[in-house]
Amino acid sequence: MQLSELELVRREKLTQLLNLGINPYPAELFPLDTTSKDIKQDYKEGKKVIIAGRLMSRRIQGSASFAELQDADGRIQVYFNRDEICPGEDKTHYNDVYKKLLDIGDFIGIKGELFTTKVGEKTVMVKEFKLLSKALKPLPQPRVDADGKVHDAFTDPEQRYRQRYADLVVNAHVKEVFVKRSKMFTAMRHFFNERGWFEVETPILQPIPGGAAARPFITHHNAMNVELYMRIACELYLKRLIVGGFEGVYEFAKTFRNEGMDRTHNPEFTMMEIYVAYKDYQWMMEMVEQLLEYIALQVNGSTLATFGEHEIDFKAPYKRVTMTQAIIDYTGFDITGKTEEELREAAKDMGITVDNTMGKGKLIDEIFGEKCEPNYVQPTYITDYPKEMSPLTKKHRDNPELTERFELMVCGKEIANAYSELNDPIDQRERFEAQLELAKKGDDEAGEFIDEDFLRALEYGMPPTSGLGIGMDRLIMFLTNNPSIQEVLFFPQMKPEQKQIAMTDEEKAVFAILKSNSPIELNSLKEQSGLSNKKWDKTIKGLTKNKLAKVEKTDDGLFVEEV
RNA sequence: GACCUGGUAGCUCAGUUGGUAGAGCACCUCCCUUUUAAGGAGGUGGUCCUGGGUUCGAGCCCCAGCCAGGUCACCA
Repeated sequence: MQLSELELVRREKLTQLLNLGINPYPAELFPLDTTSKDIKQDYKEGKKVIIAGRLMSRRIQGSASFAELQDADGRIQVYFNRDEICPGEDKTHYNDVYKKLLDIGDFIGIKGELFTTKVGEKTVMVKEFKLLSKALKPLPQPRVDADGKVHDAFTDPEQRYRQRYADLVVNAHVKEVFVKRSKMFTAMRHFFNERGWFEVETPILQPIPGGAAARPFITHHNAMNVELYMRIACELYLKRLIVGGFEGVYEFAKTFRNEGMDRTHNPEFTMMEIYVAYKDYQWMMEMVEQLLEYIALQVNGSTLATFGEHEIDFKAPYKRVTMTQAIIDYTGFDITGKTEEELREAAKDMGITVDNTMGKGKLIDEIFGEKCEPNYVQPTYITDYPKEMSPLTKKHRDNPELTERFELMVCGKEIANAYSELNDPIDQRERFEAQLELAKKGDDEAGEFIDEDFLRALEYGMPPTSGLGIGMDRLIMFLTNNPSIQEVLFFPQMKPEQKQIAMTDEEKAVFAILKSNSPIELNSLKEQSGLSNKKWDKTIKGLTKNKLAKVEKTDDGLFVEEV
């Protein structure tokens, strides 16, 4: 690989360090006893401290220098003084090791004492320092001016996502998003555990991809010689555990869907699913609003969250609107008792594209998605979905056309989906069969499999149960004001980077001619190469750049020479 | 999948009908003992995303492609 000048300089410094007997990658632990944060919080003049971190900036003035050390908690100023570090005659450790051989990005450990500078900055006076790890690549170096304005910010999304490690080092606000993400998981876990529900794990590799309508990733198990699917949901497994006697189970589930990617969809994402026995979806709505209020407080310290132009309040309770009412509110059309044909006509009249594969459920979903969904900015429960689009949901207690289901909308997006779970095994089989029919009709969202084992489990009896799924990535997007899912995933999926070719075929060919005949008159070499003008130009420039050939002008003309 | 925008130094970005590739920061050399984005002086650094084409000559124009971001479509 071609190294930049900056990289070559750092490798040269590495060699010089080794020549001085300094191991740039020492094995032994470094006995740090505090952090940048603790120093600032429990500051005591003259206190002895041992800290470690990355060198992030330096201001050298002769035999004195201020630098910034960054650790997991933030940055602290450190002061290097030649005579403090090198009390004797030998000033090498300051003049050479510190000033010349250290670079921004290097990890160092420091033993020193606290003091405050004339301008009032809490600082560590370095008594001893030790190189802990040399950085061979230069980091991007954003910096903030007196007005708080950032210069040279590391902003290119492609580079930031591909090199998230560099992004995290230099962009504190990016790191903060992931700290909040972690707090969100901790808060949710705490909320559930406190209520006696169990965190469990269910298979990611599944013989039948069930529990949702989505295209799965397919993989192959060699020893069993069977196709397996990466899960699209964990619902059917968690319900088996309710059958088995657990009364509250939940899972933070990495889930995989082989569909399009955009700023709200990554091929792998995290769902939280929870099932609680003897409850219904009404109960679940109360639980969810308490949960989200709690999480918002734990993550942001407030129930209010800003998302783009909106201010969202996660404070319970949330408004509840039936799907039928929502459609009346925004279209004036009442879906109650309408036939498939009537719905299709109504949708057409609203300017929605429809086709014949769409059943009643899908048509209603289209109308709702098109006309209603974007209007719900504050957390709102949309309840009582039509039966056709909810094959795992109990029939509504008051209306057999509907189901006991809700989705929670925030800023026009779904972040949670919950039901009173269908536990009638005969009804469940009929619903699966209806899905199969829809799939045959061409609805590629409908399930193509009947999970016989799941039906067998239901036949043993499942208590009335309410279940909930929350898109964790979506939720943290709202809590951190990020409109892109990639900003809340450490490593969003990207197309692979392409490898660079060391020498092109043309360069190899020209180099071969040159090797057997050097020096050679430029035009003669060009003719022999048989390359077009442009191609020739590229090729010879490539060779000279890589110091494989040299072009020289003499009185006799232009000559190319092998180096 | 369609369209729009972008890809130039380690980072952020300029780059005039098409005429020797630039700036700031970083880096290197020298001077400077408590500084606050930026002390002074000098210097190094480039696959202008890739491949074709037009042209005497392409970072710039044309064609194809790659990657990314955005909008829409699809999808929850």
